[in-house]
Parts: sequence; structure tokens; C-alpha cells
Amino acid sequence: MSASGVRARVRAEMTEEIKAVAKRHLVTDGANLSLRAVARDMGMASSAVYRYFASRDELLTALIVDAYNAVGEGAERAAATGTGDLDRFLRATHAVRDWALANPHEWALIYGSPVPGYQAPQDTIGPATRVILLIAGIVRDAYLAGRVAEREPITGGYADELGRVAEQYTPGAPARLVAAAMSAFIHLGGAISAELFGQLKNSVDEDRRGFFEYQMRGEADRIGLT
Amino acid sequence: MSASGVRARVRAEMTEEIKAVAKRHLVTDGANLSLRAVARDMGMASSAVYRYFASRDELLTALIVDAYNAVGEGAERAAATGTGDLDRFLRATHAVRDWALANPHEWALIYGSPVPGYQAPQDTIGPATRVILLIAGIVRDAYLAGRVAEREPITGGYADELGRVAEQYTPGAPARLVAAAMSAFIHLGGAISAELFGQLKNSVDEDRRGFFEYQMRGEADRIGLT
DNA sequence: CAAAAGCAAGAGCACTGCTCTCGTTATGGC
DNA sequence: GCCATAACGAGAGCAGTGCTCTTGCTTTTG
Repeated sequence: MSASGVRARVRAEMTEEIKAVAKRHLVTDGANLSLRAVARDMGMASSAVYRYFASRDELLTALIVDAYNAVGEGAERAAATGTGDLDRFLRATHAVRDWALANPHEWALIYGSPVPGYQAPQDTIGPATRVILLIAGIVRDAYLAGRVAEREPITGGYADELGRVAEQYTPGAPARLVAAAMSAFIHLGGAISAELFGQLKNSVDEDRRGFFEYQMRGEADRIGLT
Repeated sequence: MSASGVRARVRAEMTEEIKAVAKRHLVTDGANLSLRAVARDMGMASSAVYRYFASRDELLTALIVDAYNAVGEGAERAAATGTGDLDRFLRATHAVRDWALANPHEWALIYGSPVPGYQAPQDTIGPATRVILLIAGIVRDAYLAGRVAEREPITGGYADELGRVAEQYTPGAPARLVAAAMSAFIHLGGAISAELFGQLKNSVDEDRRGFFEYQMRGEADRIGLT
């Protein structure tokens, strides 16, 4: 066990190192990650990398899972330092943006257009939900404590569906709360992608942080957070 | 002139056909478009394609410009059929979504993560602004006609900057109008990307159109459209 | 009519993901 | 401790990619 533990540990270290090198390549080359280049950087044959990752897609998947967890954990930590509901919400969303600004290519990997021919495996859906679950959690806590302001209820087919989703997380809570939380999450992603992908150029160049917060405050207001 | 016109016309037809074939490949293969495969499909040598497009990136640029114009034109036509301000806004945003659903890979090309190593040339920035200019135009018309509801003004560094942008399009209009219009545009892109890139899976599957409209109505309300 | 320019094809370069085979080394059952 | 087995790393090779260069041919132009 301890002997085989050596090999297992070396294997784990190699896997981590490959991911680290790949992440470095990601920041310069973007999503067209070259497995051969990674292997070259590590001084090993490209075929040897296939001992650790069955394909380039599998390596990408590992990077995607790491990225989801990194942004999720960052947001969770930031939210934990907040005091009020609105403060926790703003801290969480700012943390997501900060992480995205620091790791633009990883953001593109998880929230940009899907890599062509790449099919997200089951492993990714768990980590992928961390941020939206965090936002939903903040809203739920506020609602259960009776601190969510009144808003008009929603109607339409999506209301029923989101009502069923609400039963899982906030039993008894109105569907419009889930709808507003999801709207905030979607707006969050859109705002960050717009900033990173260059759509704010020539219109918002000085105070992008402020403009981002303006939008997030708007979503918080729609939710009813104070 | 008529003789050389023949060659010019053939050249234009070839260029269009290459773009058409490339667009067909786009719907199946996504963004990793193969110039060689396009050439094979047309029964010509890959080197011959370089007579019409200096590089694969240039072909992509042509497709991007076409996509921007297609979605922009669709939104403009839809807006023109609207009656009130809110109606025009909703029709325009729904038209953008409809186009995106019909052409998901082209949407990914223009609003998804930038193609690695690809630098958007000057040709694209004009067509790229059509949708946001359309939304801004709807808001401007409503404001100049005195039909925009009162909302709280905005503060912060981005307010000054957007105020300067406002002077170009809606002289005398408050910066918060531009901010709200841009927020709507950003939310629009985020909502469509979220739907196309699979982030709505398992939460909004039945009435996505309704959920989209809920979000857009929220933005219209923030703007003050009626 | 001849020179010039446009065009298509083929060969070739450097690169990619991935597979297969080959020796080598560490692991686990006896 | 021995030895079959499994893991490992390296190299060669295949099919594909973007792109360039050269070579003939055709069309346009002066």
C-alpha cells in the first residue's frame, strides 16, 4: 500500500503538473491548447501525456472543473465575509468578476462558447452550479428570515417550472424569487463576458467596476434584497 | 469593363459560394472551421481558396461581419413592425433571440469567446454595433417624445463617461438612460448565451421564451419604457 | 498581339491529436 | 525473494490542419 502509494502519489503529482503547465499555456494561447506543446514543456513525449489524460478533451475537462471550483470557491469566500444580504450578494458577484478578470481564458472556457466538438461530461455539472447555488442560497436565507421586499408575482409557463425548482431550495418561496435569482446570475455572466470579450470598448472604459455594480444592484433590487 | 466585369462577377460569386459552404460547415463543426474541408466540398484545391481569402481568419471575419449584419437587420425589421416603445423593444430583443436560436454557431462566433489567436479587424466594429444602436435608438426616440418614465439618476465614474456617450446620441438625456440601455443589451446577450450554451438546462426547459421575455421586460422597466 | 495579371493545382513544410509498438521499471501475489 | 503483470516513457507513424511556393494555363489589358 505504501509502496503502491508512491506510484499513486507520483501519478497525482504528474497529473497536477500537467494541468499546471496546461493552465499556463491557456493564458497565452487561449482555448486551442496543444497537448504536444504541454508535453514539450514538461520534457516528455506527447504520447506519455496520454497515460494521464485519455484525450485532449479530458484534459480540458479537468481544467474546466478546476475553473468552476475556483470561481465558485472565491465567490463563496467573498459572500461569507459579507454582513447584510445585499452586501453578501454584491461581494459574491464582485468576486466572480475579479476572478474572471484575473483568469480571462479560464472564464472563456467555462462561460464562453463551448469548445467545438467538446461535450461536457457529467463531472462538470456539479461544480458548474456552485455560483448559481450560492446566489440562490443568499436569496433563500434572506427570504426565510423575512428580509426580502415584496415584488409582483410572475406568471407564465416558466413560473410553474421555476416554482418546482423553488420547492427544492426554498419550500414555500414564490417562483418569482427563483426567477429573479436566475436573472441575476444570467446578467452576471453576460456582464462579465461583455467586459472580457470586448463589447464595452469605447463606451465604458474608465469605471467598469462601477458599471458592473450598477447592474448587479439593479438585479438585487429586482430580487428584493436589502 | 464588361469583360473585366465578368471576372469580377465570377470572383464575387466564388467568394459568396465559399462563404456559403463555410457557413454550412459552421453549423456542423462549430468554430473549428477547416479551410481544406471547405475546399474539398467545392471540388477545388485548398490553395485555390487563398485566392479569395488571405487566411482562415479572414474567412472567419467575413462570416462574422455577415452574422452581425444578419442579426442586426433582423432586429431592425422586427422593431419596425412594433407599435409602442415597449413593443418595439420586445420585438427587437425577441428577434435577436430567434436569430440566435436559428444560428447558434454564428451567435457563438460573434458573442461567444473570441476565437483563439483571432484579432477582430476594423471591419467588424461597425456591424457589431447595430443591435446596441438599435436599442439605444428606441430609447432615444421614446425619451425625445417624453414617454420615458422617471427613474433615479446614477452616480459614479461610469455616469460621467456614459453621459459623454449620451451626448452623441441623445443630447440632454440623462446618463442613466444610456446605462440602462447598455444594461439591457448586456443582459440580452447573457440571456441568449446562457440558453445556447446550456446553462438553463434542468431549470428552465419548458418556457424559455417566457423566461427570456421576463428578463427583457425587467430591463425595459429599468429603462422606463411603456 | 504580346505583356501582365489572375487563377487553379500540386508539392511541401511544420504543426496537430492520437495510436501502436517497443523496451524499461515498479508493483503485488506466491 | 521471484516473477508475472501492469504501469510507464519514448519513438515512429497516420491522417489531418494552415499556409507557402512553384508551375502551368487563361483572361484581361495596353
